[in-house]
Amino acid sequence: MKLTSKGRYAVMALVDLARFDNINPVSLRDISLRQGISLDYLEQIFSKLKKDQIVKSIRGTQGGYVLSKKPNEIKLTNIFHAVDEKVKTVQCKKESKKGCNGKATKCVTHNLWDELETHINTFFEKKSLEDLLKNNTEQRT
Amino acid sequence: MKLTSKGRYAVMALVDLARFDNINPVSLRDISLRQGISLDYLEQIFSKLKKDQIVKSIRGTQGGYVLSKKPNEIKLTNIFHAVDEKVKTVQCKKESKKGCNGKATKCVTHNLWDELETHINTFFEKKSLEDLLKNNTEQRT
DNA sequence: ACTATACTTGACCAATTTAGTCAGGTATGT
DNA sequence: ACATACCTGACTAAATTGGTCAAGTATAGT
Repeated sequence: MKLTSKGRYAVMALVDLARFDNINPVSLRDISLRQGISLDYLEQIFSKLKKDQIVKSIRGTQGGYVLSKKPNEIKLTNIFHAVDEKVKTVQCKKESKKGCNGKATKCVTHNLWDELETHINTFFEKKSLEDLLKNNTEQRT
Repeated sequence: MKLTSKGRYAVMALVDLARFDNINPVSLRDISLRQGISLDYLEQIFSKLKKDQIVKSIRGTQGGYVLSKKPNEIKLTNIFHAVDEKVKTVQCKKESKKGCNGKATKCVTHNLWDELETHINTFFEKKSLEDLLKNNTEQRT
């Protein structure tokens, strides 16, 4: 199971976007500067976010990105899914009809990882971008 | 955050061990054969498990490993800790006194990862080897 | 029409991590 | 003494990560 900085960057960028897109679209250049994330890398991330319709793009001068939905409708699950962040436990290499790795029975840890996956996904399904926004503005003194 | 097959193998091997060490120590060779894990790799894993006193080793002919504690006293947390399985969310590269990455404030996702970490650790602290054993014997028909 | 801005796409890469292998040991019961 | 089985450290191929680089295309404003 992995949670890498691609997922973290996606969340950071979207929180930033949510905070500044009240009037105008927000350019990746601005997000890049404010959050300290490479512009080129952000472009990769946003192309994925767009594909999953979490953001919309507006081209041209004064263009940028805006959220496609309200912050409370964007769950972390959606974000991670968009950027291929696998909240997925290690798979058994070959899961045949009957069991794992060609054996007749499920491997002893199989159910465990399933449970864990559910446990984590529950967490991500509850948290929305709005929750993070609140949390963040509270923090600023 | 990562959960790799080292952690998975450790759990698989310990469940196997717990099931067979009633009378005699269990050799890694047997575990290797039953679970389909490379012997050399198992040796690396067990040296870590031994260091954290989860198993004891008995050398010589008819030697092998036995659990140091009862299955219900061995939590998954302990196992993962032993094999350096980091259930740890991505860190901000430089966490100074005030904030992350040299900024004045904590990065917007900082609290999020802390929460997640706690969430996952809770799961692992509850689960013991005994739980997995039950689960597994139930499964066998 | 021109131009600056900003999105779009795809190829490429260095560093790190993972999941092992390999080659030697050392201890001990029979 | 010898087979078994633990013990240790060095090494490595493949995958992943976290980017960079280059070459576009679309659009708003002048």
